[in-house]
Amino acid sequence: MSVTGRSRKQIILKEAARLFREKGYLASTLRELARRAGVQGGSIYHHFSSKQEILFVLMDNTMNDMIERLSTSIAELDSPLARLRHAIRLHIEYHIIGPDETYITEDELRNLESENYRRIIVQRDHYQQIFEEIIAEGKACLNWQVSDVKLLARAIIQMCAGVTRWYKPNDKFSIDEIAEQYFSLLLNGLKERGAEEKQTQPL
Amino acid sequence: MSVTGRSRKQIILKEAARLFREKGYLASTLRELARRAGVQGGSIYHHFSSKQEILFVLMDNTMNDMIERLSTSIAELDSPLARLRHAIRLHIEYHIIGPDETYITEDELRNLESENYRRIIVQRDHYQQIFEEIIAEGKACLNWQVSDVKLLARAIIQMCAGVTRWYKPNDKFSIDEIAEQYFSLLLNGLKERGAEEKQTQPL
Amino acid sequence: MSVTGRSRKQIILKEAARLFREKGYLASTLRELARRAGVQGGSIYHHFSSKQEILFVLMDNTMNDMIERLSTSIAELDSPLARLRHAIRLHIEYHIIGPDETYITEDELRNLESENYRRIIVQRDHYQQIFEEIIAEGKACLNWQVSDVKLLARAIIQMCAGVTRWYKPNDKFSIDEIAEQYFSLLLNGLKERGAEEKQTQPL
Amino acid sequence: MSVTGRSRKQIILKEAARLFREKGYLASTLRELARRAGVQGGSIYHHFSSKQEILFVLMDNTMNDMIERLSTSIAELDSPLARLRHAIRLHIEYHIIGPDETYITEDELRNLESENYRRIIVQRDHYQQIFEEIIAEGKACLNWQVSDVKLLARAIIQMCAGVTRWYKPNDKFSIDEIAEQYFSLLLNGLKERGAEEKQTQPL
DNA sequence: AATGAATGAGAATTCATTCAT
DNA sequence: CATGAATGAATTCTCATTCAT
Repeated sequence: MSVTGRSRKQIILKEAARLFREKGYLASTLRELARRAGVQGGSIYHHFSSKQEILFVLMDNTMNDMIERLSTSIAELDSPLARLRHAIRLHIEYHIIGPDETYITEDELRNLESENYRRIIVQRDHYQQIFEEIIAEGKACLNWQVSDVKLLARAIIQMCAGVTRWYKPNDKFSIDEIAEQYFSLLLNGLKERGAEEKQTQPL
Repeated sequence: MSVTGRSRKQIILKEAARLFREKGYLASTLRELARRAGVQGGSIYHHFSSKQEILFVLMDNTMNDMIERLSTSIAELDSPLARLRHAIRLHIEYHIIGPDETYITEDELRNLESENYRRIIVQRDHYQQIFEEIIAEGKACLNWQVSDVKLLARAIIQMCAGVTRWYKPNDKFSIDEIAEQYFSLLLNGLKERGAEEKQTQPL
Repeated sequence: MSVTGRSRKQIILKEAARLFREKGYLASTLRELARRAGVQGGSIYHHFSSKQEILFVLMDNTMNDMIERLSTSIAELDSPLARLRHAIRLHIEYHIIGPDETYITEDELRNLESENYRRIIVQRDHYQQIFEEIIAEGKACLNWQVSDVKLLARAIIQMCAGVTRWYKPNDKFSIDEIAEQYFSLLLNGLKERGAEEKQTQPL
Repeated sequence: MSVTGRSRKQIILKEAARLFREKGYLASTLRELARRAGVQGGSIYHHFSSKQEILFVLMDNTMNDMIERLSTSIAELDSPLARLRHAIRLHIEYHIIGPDETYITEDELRNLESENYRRIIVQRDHYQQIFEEIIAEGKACLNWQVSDVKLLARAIIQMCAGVTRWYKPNDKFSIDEIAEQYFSLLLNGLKERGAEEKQTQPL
């Protein structure tokens, strides 16, 4: 593999991520991708066997990367609290400044063909497990009020990933601030400490 | 417009909602829609001027409906707490068992042409405002710990809407249970009442 | 099915037969076919689901037709001799003036996809069987010198079908003459009646 | 040209013959050919200027070889009968176990570009002439019943070449047996010696 | 209102061929 | 000689849309 070869493939992937994020996988054409990557349409097929493969490689790389970074970075932290805070921050960061790939991974699952779909789902579950473990630990060690670990992990992941849907660069808040507010909300809830509980009668 | 005419149009809309939800707007073809609606391809154009129009009508109806229902139902409740709980429940319900149209509204924004996009965004903002108002009230009257109202409204909406991404019919939890857990998490947070705070040092 | 609809489909089939014969299936493009049939490229897909289907329909029709005609016409003849003569004449005629479809059926078997291939082979075998029956009868009733019925049927069929490979309209011989010479060769062989046999020593 | 060069070229030709026979010229890709020959796609162009040239060289070699072998081997035989028998045997053998090249020569004529086509046709005619000469001799010396020499030569050639269309290795008959049956059919015909002729009235 | 044949622009993909290394 | 990335034209096929009936 020549240097040009490798980087050309990387360029195509990078441009595909940008294009897919901008227009969505289905609305993106290989011609447009080729144009952006500075090659002819046919050339893409030197590096990938199909449009679908590009999508899959993009997602696969991203999931691997996310899992790798998350596992590595929380391994050093010694309390569930610190781990959760860090996981939330990383997750949000990944979805805001992170590569377009994260956005795609979130949104284009439906466009994966069955075998590819299965493989990505496996990784997504793996990623989610890391959150589940943190939560289970917090429940056990710090007496967190958790009625269902899986459900909570999902709620947190979706809430944070939702940032992609409204965050714009130059937003009023920095990533750190957003992360801290989300974390604080999750940890402490809305209700002021010491407030009376009388209003929570059943619906 | 004859009775048959009206109901045929409704059938097409209903089937479009199901089809778009199942395959996505771009992956859906008008031929398939026609087939499901029991007409020939060309006939759809007697009711709608384009595929795009179908999408827009679907979203527009849905947003109006969601706003209408939400406003109406919380108007009767007298505390921010009850209102938030109800709003969360309604939002989740809408996204799980609610009409396919809701799902579409969440996912197909990107496929709206510019003018249509603008109009739907206006409604989405309106819907979000209802949440913001509840939160602002809670902050004022019940001393909820909220550093930014808009950010919180978004977080809640995304977290709840995220349910669509994993919920499957026959899930271990009922919608009521999910709603209650989400609500409780938001209200009380993870941390046990009375637990010491020493671990929440800044990042 | 409107009159135009039916005839348009027939036109496409007819033009496909001419085109495929002229250039071969693989070398023929749907664009060219559309041009000849006087429609736009996409219109062909109203009538056929794929290029492959056109090929199959062509072959299927032809085989059905050949079998039908052959069975019907020899049914009236009362001796194996008359039947063989007629079968040979029909087979040759079919391959010379007969529709281009016969040529295609002969030459494009390899380009059928597996399921289609299987179905055409069944018909081809059926056609061949008619020859085998005639030969078997001749062997039984007229004491024809046949060491293997199947092998002979194939030899005759191939020899006659081979005409397509060299016959040009306005050839020195008419179809009747060619047919009669082939028939006579098969019946009587090269060797003069009464000639001595001494030269047929083993190879 | 180095030794490796020469043999590499031979390998490509050999593999091309196999590939073309298997899939047909048009359905074969140079990439596949390269793969089978153990080189990269581009390398083929060091040995041949185009795909078309490969086809032509293959056919040209084959025709030369067939003509050469046929002429040489029948030159030693002293009667038309022995020559015809031998020519038939060789022709059949060539088409069954003979090199894949023979098969191609039969089927890919249509895919030759005009100049190449003309050159191969010249050779094919030459090959056919050898048969014609044998037949003419048989007619003259042995009083064979031949109404048209050219027509008969074609009939024989096509009948024998037709074997390729049905023969499978491990067939019930050996090549020798098939050749002998064909020869016998041609020489003696179907009709039993001494049988009455009354049934051969004109069509 | 409904049909369904026809359109025509455009999509993904293939492949013989070129050429710098 | 060999490589393999790149080309670019061509191919099959799709689909929203139109329109005469």
